[in-house]
Amino acid sequence: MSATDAAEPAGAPAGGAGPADGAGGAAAGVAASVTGSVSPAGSVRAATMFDVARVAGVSHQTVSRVLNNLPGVRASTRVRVEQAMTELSYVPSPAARTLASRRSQTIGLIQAGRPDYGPSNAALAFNEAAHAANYTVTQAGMRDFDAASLRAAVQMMVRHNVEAIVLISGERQALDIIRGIERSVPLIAVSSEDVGGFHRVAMNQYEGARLAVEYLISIGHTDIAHVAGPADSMDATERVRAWSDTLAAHALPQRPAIIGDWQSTSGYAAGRAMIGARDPAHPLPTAVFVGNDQMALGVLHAFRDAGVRVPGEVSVMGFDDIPEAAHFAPPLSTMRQDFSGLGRDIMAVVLDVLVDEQKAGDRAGRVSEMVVRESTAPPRTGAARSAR
Amino acid sequence: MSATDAAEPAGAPAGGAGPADGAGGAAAGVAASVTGSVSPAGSVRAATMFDVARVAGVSHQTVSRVLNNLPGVRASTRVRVEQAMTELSYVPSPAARTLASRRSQTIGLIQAGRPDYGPSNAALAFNEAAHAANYTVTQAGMRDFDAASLRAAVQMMVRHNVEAIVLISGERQALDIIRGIERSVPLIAVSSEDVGGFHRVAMNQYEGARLAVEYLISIGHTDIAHVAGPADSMDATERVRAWSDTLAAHALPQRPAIIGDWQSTSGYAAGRAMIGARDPAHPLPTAVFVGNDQMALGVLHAFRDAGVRVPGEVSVMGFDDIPEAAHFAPPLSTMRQDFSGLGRDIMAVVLDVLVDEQKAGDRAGRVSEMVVRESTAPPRTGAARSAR
DNA sequence: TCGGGCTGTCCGAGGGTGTCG
DNA sequence: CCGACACCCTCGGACAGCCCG
Repeated sequence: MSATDAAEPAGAPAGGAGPADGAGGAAAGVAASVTGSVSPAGSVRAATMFDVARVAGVSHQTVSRVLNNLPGVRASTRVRVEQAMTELSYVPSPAARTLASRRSQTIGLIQAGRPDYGPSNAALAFNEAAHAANYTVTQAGMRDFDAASLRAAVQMMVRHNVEAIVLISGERQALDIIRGIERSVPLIAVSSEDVGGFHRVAMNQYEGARLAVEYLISIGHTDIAHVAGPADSMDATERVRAWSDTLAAHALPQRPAIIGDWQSTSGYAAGRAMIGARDPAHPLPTAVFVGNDQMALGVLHAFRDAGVRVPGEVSVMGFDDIPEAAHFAPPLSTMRQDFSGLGRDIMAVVLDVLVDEQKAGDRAGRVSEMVVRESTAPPRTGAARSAR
Repeated sequence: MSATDAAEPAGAPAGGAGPADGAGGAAAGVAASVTGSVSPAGSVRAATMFDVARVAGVSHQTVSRVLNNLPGVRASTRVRVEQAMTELSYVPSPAARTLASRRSQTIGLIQAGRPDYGPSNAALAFNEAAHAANYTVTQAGMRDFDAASLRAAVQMMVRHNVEAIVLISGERQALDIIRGIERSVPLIAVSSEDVGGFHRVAMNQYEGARLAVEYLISIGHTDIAHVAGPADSMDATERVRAWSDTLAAHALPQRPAIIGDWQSTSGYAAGRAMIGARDPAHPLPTAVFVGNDQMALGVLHAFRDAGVRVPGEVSVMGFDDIPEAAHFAPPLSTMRQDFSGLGRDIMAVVLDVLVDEQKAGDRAGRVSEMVVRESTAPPRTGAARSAR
């Protein structure tokens, strides 16, 4: 489909580098000039409301009314204007519209932190949804966020008259900073914590983590460790809470969670720490619930290095289900999160907010789905274990 | 003389708050509202050029001259104006500026394809570099790109007066489509192929791949297979070419490359295919050069499933050095690519282009750096091999 | 007295959006 | 219903006046 009509009137006749060969300038060209007026200089100027008005035989305000779907335009007139717009392939100027109305049909997207699988996919889906809803998105991404950068980004967006600012970042700190910045536009943030001051979109981290731990318990584990994401991550906090609560609900003992930074290397360190602490009195746990798949990979690596068999001696459960997880050694059991859905949810909330800021609700529904692969299994019985 | 009395006769507060009105009452009032004027309604209106002019005791043109760094402004005046701008924290209105000058200080970024590690990091670094250079970036991301979506994105950007369009996508097809779209702004694309019609930024894929294969040969391999990225990927094509050329340069035999889609699962399929095709007449290769780390993970998985030891029986080399690669089983030898550097390169080219479209050169310098870990080793000798 | 460097006034754009009549 | 008019905010060209050497 896409390939076929790629042939477009080959641009730049001058400067000489069109689609070199193949493209074959075939295409019936044309269409180019129908689009706008040609100034004496030869450059095409996009059609304006006035051009449309002239062609339709009305005033430019009427064109404006048609454009904004305002009442007070006879149907027949409306049609004439619409035809004129089509004929001239008229498109309103965003700059002029923004200047006059202070509305920009633009959403500001701030992405703070590493471009990991989750955030990247959510941002992409959000982007697609925004464009589908006819919004433009101006983006400010920053790996390291500090108050100054965040403030600069917000101010830049505000002066661009964005209609809403979306924050995709799991870091509590980024959210706190942005919440604190004086701004005149609504803020929609991905946040697992409901601290107020913004519109919230989230996945149900608590429930997802609970399901994971319940599963491990259901297959017989009673000593379940946890490798958590960074303390500043709201998602990590929720998962820790769910892990802890669930163990408590089953009256199971719990070890202190080991804190990582979402990266594999920290998972490796966590794995080594568990192994290093091992002694007759403190055996390895029989299962480890890891905060994300990347860290789980590191844990797997540490165990492999130490000759700890997974899931033979220890079961490992991840979180996220990144595409690679199915190919870890062993293939990782994990909780799948629908990041694309999250991205679409974000835009849905934005749209709600733009209609009525008061009535807009949050969206925190999506629950992860369990994917059982080969890194989890029932624990060996005491007998079998010592018989090793 | 202080700026305060520069003012024009205080106009009646009646007429609303346009630059047209007297803007009187300045005297003491100025200091009060440092940030902007307060309209009768109470909402703060951002300061305009006229406000700055009044405070600095000059005309708005002079402010404009200072703003645009035009000559013909006495140094002392310039300073006064700048102080006034600071005092009012004046920031020019992007919309008005764009409307009047047709320049927007905005770069359009089109990202086509999956948000993988490489593109995501390059895009992030580009974004940071753009903001550092005081440019705004409006983004259009699309997982699946077809001519229509791409065209829509370009048109949207053009009508927003972006000063350049950046395309981050390894897909030849996306590039071809965009090249073909009539547009009035320069296009800067990440592309490993120099087909003309746009400004090019790239990493030296050929050289990186050549180094990888040379390395395998240097440690004794003579039967080196290749698992390539999709045919539509320019990077993949370059790597295939380098692999093939290098084998030829050493007069080594070569197998047909197996095509994947960059994802682990396709790597797994490729691995199985190699194993399945094995028979006494067609033994496994002693080394596999894989197009990226994700697919290498899949290959490792397939080999593990089949009991093929890595690097004992087959060495595996990846490409990219994603953060997880160090934790694969075994830790993967690979070629590290500096995606952040690529992102910065993109912005550098954009800046060059904006200064002088003709003189701007391409940037295709960066070569990957080899990272040897545990998935590669010299092949076992024939004797040792059969002795297994 | 004259030539130049700074600045100010005076518009016309730029492409729309409101309100009023 | 629909047209007039004012306004959003900035750019930039035309032109004149001022100060200074």
